[in-house]
Amino acid sequence: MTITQLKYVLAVAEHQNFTKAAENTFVTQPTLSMQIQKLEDELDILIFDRSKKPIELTDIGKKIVSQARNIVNEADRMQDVVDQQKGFIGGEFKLGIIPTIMPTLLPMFLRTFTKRYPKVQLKIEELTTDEIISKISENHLDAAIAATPLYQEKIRERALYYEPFVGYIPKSHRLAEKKEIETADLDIEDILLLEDGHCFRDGVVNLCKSPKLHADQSFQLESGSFETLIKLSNEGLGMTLLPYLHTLEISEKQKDNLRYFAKPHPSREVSLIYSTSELKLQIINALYDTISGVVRGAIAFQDVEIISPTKKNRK
Amino acid sequence: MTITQLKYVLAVAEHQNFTKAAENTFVTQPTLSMQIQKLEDELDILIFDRSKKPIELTDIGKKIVSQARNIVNEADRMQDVVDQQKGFIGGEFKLGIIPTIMPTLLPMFLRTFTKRYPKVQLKIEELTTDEIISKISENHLDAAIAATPLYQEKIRERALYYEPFVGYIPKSHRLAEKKEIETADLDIEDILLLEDGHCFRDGVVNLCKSPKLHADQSFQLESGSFETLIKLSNEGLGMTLLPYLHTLEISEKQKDNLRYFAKPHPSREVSLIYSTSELKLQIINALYDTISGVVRGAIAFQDVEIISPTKKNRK
DNA sequence: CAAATACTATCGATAAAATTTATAATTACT
DNA sequence: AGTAATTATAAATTTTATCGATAGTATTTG
Repeated sequence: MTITQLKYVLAVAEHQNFTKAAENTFVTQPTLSMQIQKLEDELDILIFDRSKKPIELTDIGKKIVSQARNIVNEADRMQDVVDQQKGFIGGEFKLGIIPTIMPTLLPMFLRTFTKRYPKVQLKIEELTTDEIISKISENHLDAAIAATPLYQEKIRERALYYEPFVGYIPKSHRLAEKKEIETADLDIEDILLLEDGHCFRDGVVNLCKSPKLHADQSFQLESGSFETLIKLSNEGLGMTLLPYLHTLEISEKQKDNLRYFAKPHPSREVSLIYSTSELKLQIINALYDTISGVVRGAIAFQDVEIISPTKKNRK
Repeated sequence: MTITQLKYVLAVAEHQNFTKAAENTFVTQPTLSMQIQKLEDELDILIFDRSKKPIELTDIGKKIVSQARNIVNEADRMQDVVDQQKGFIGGEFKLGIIPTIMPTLLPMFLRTFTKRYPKVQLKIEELTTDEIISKISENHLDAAIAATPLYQEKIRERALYYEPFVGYIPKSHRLAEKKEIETADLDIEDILLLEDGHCFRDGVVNLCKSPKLHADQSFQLESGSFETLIKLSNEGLGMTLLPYLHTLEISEKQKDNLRYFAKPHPSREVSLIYSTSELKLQIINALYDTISGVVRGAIAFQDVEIISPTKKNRK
């Protein structure tokens, strides 16, 4: 059994086709046929059911493929071990970002980062916090950006910035006349929230230390995007809360509706998180430096109070 | 990079000597030299510092070896995947056993097991419960026998038997006249215990629901073996508690000093434990069947009350 | 201090293997 | 039936792994 054979198996399993797999692995099709046959002989099992079209994995073949993926993944990480030692900044890097951070933060640092570290191939994925936690643990993700703290033993967090919550309060709202708002002003009943599961929503719910918290059925209007919330709010359906960076992008007219909190500003902590195994630490450092540098210009709040995401139902 | 090269690296790292490593891997020494050089060239690093005698790993070499071990371990497990599918019962099997179970249980099932499953190469190690938990998680152990429950999410437990605690009470002791003893009779102050860290000790401490529990300094006489405890007890230093299976092996004269508990018999649960990944399930089943079959004849108590090991300081 | 010892690297030869090109066999599709 | 698509086989070629012999280099020993 060789690592090469295992890679061939993975390629054929992926493409369900020897010819296409051969093209992707840059060898000829007979090479795949023979090497996979050799592996099948050695293990004395059939990995593929060649009678089916397209080709299929046998039952044992599925397990073989799963284990092959483990082996090949571990083998691929050898290069990362070496890169880390050499301080080489390059290679593929998989970054996860939660939905409420992705659209505002990504445009702020992506161009700068790719220019500064051209040898790093960033693969960015929008994921929920739970997906991020499990993917980091299983080494399917090199790092992620999420609201913290997460209280995960095997995940390190490095705070990038503290992003205040800002009230978006339409003219018709009872708080519209106030210049500054306070947490005590908030009534969970008339705040529009993201749909259940977003950690931003969890943060807001934590913010309103209302005893009505458990009356979940009262949240009738929930949306997946802040744009929708703003529109609903304009329709007089209530106020909403936005993350500070998002307020930089709304129209001038809408900015009139923004109301900041009195100090200390309630905020969410946004961090770069990664596995304690700390492979690719160089790239993590590079990302951290780039993002915190870019954000430092955009966010200049002091005196923040951190609202933690809850442990359950976060996105 | 090939799996073979990684195995060579591991061999040289282990023996700190190319020549001996070559003998162990059944190739000639030049083969090792060349293949390891090839790997070093490919990764463009030095794994070994050949100027030191005996040969040493470089800093990066240590990390390479660690990663190589990961890869080779995963590769070795491929055969297990196949064996499991085929229902083949054989191959190497690493079993851990805690010290208070090892000497009595091992002789009871080892002969039967090796006769029934001659193709299984059992490698048995005496380990503390904590060592067992970490080694099972890291796949350095295929299964283990320990006192349960352990409350470990990633470890499965299958109860083998319930082993009652039996009092060993010398003539001079205040309880010597009783035919049956009860937990209420116990005074932690005059019970001889194993040294701190044994989970059997923890079980006994749990048994005596005494408020004096925290006065740890009162346990002055502690030993690592039940034989010593019995001797100390005979010297009039107090009573002690033994696991039932151990009482089958003491002399007739000493058996006079045994006092059983009234029902329900306080007992420890002894289980076969293994990772949830469940590779080598065939062998685990075989072990379970053999041990529970052998023990069924030896232990025939009903009406047991299970005393759990504590989570801290267990062995 | 020189000889012996222990160990690793290098060289050339050889055996083993992986890969390629060419082609046959099989299956699916029209 | 004929064509297209796909996998298997065969023979040739290139590449790689291993070995035996030996050179080089410390380390130890008499």
